[in-house]
Amino acid sequence: VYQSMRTIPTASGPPRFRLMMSDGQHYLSSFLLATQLNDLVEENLLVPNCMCMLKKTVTNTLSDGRHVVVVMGMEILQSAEETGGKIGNPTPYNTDGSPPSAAVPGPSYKNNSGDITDVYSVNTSRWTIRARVTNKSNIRTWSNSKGEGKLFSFDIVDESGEIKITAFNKEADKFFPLVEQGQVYYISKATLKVANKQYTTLKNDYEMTLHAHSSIVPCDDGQDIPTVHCDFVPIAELENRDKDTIIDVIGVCKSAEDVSRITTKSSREVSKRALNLIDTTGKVVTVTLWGEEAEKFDGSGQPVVAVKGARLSDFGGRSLSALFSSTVMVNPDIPEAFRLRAWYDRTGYALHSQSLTDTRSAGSGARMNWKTLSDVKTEHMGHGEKADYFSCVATVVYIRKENCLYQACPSADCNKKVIDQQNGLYRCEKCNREFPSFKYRLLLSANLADFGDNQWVTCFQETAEALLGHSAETLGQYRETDETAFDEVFQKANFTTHIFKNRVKLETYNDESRVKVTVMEVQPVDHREYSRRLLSNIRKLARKGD
DNA sequence: CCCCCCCC
Repeated sequence: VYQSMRTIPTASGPPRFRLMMSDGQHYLSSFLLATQLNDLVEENLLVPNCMCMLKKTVTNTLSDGRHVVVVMGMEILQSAEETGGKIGNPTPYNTDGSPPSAAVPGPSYKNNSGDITDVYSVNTSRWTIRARVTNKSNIRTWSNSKGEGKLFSFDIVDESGEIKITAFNKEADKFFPLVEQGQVYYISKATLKVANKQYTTLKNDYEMTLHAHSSIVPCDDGQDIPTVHCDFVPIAELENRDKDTIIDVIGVCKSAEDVSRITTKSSREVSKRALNLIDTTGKVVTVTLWGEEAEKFDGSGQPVVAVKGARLSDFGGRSLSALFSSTVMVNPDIPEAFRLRAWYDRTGYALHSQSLTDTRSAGSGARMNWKTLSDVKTEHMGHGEKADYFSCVATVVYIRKENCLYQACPSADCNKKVIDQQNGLYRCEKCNREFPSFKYRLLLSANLADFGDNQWVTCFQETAEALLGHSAETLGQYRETDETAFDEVFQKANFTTHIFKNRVKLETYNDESRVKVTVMEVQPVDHREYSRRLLSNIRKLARKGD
């Protein structure tokens, strides 16, 4: 039960509150409220005789042996009215049995241990924090009217919060090789300065700077120190968030652009790469990575990607951009990532997902080159040296279910058809090996129609699975065990309408040329987009005089 | 003491 409070004078920054708490039997006045809980005081929720649950505390021992209990998490269970006033007749609590001093002075802060929140009220340099590095920058140089130099920075986290640390010049060289992302360190004798809120995305009013006497020592026993704490926003929820908000996002990287070089308005060259992330909300969002992060990203195998501290943009509706302060994690070792992986591999991959980021009108490599099926023929698409790409809205009018599945090599990167040796073994000519099993793959021929024409197209594995709404494996099982279920899948897919993104190329076999259309992507029809397409087609016909 | 966060 909260009893009373004293405000501890601080030089700058938020006020610190020291609390007296009682459990009905004893009272103790050595509780220090972490600044993130200051609202409880400022909103008048923490009033004498209210009942509190201390959900997270850290006990620090001062050099004179006294303890300070830093309250990191607290929930007010009952108001003073509900508790009905004072509970019991508590006597002073002390751990050593010595009589309590009449007026216990406030924490001296000559402590030799602390946490990130504690450091702000420390005026001596006699503290050490133990914290994990969550985001380490590269060494960067600058040159301006004030001079030039180099620096690197990193963020650290402990259970009290997070703070940015910067090292310049000599200290940059000295500490850069030592500081490793993810590692826990004892850090002392850094100086504090008020952070410029214009530039920081961390929840902290301060920053640290390393100097010649600063010390950073690896801590091999830091399992208790939290790793990056992410507060993932479901992708569908991004629609309701404000532009420029900094958010954490996690999703399966359904697809990724190739890396490209762009020139900024200030004539700098920079690499960029856009990723499309999907989560269990079924929505997709585009996240752009920059610089080295863009160059080294590998999207093969559709990894789970988490970005901590991405900035929400309204480009294309809603999209995300990584900042210098963002942390990009590929297949992070966290439960959310395992859940997403399982979800995507079971059902998510086949989902008719919808993107919050509309790149149709605005290039980014995914420009939609809208055509009607008759355009593809009259414009002789695919007859050039390179393949052509087009998008269309079309309806499936026929799917060949015969030969749509084949038995493929079970090796991860080989999809070659295997030869059934009729002895329980399957031979892959490409791998030059026999396997005791195979995997089913889809190679689907479908006939698509729009209002003016029709076209045979080929769908490989992923697009076929999306079109049929089932995995190749499931379809294989159906074909072996349940012919009715197998047939139903095809009946259901027939006469469905989608947006198809296609590749078209003239191919020649034995002197005979024909245009081959391969479906690259199947997307649900967005009705607004569909109306736009319809209008544009009507105008086109009107111009031709049809 | 930096503070760049970009492009469509």
